[in-house]
Amino acid sequence: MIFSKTLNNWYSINKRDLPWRQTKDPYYIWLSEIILQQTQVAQGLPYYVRFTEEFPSVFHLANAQESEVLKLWQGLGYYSRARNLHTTAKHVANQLNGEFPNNYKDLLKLKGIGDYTASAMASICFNKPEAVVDGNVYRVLARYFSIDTPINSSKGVKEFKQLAQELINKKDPATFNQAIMEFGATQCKPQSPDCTICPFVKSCIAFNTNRINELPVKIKSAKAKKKYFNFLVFVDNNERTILEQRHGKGIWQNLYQFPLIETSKSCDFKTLNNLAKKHSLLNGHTFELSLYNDQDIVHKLSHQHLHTKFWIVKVNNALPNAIPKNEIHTYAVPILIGNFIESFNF
DNA sequence: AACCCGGGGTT
DNA sequence: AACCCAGGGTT
Repeated sequence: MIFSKTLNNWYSINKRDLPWRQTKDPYYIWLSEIILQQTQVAQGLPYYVRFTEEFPSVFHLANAQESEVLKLWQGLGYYSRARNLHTTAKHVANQLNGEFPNNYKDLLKLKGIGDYTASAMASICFNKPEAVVDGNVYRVLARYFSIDTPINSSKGVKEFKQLAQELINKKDPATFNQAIMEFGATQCKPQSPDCTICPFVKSCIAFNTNRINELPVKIKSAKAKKKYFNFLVFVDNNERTILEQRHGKGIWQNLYQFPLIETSKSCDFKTLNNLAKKHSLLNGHTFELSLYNDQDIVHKLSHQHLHTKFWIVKVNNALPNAIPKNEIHTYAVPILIGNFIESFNF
């Protein structure tokens, strides 16, 4: 109880003024929580503003096309969030009369809502005593109680969840949950937290045993794999180009890209020229190939490093299903493609 | 339990 | 280069 009181006092003084803190409407809280998954406030904030403007209610979002939702999500990453967002909006609008469930168990059934988001919505919107455990909470608890259990082990997940549940202030779970996350985000930071101004400086075990920089413990993930992407940027005699939609299970599902040739290593002009000759889109066409970027563009994802070459493919006749240059910007593309489109003068 | 899924930022 | 971020889904 003393923990909760100290925390709430800190929060009342130090909390940031953020738009999703002005409401308890489940739709807006849900939007903010999905956008902020694995995403820092500074990055997610403009997306939250655009989504609430474009889709002011769950019905607006439900009535949109997935392509519109993906386009608005473009650049934020983890695009399954956007696809699941749309799926759940349609379900809530059409099956639940536009009303989100008011408890953890039923919220958890919705696509894209896991333990964290169900707890956050149940507590913030409906004042239910459901403790959230996000990256901030893991860090705060691991340090305050000096807990060595890896936060990304199944044992750690259970242990920290139970601890958070024991600590939560059941009289005001909404404030407690937001306070402990905010505390982790701005005071109990991952690197170089200023413990001299921390309200828990006397009781934090990690600080008093000089273990702040050892905690929390996390099992290391595998190193990123290198991949070699060659995008074919077609330019036909009408100044049109080709975009294809990605399907299947990999990255960027349902987003658009230039036709891709993936190779096992970086390839030179001759190799790519031979591969291009065999490409179905160039069947019966003569073309002129040139390399746009002299050095590979290395696009770093969490677990893949994409070594990328953009090849300009000029064709002297008209390509079927080609896209006029003024329509390119209407397609949702990965940021890697988006950056190229901005720099390339079609 | 292990792996996949983005992009931006800090150190 | 390694780590972090208001995590969730799939296998």
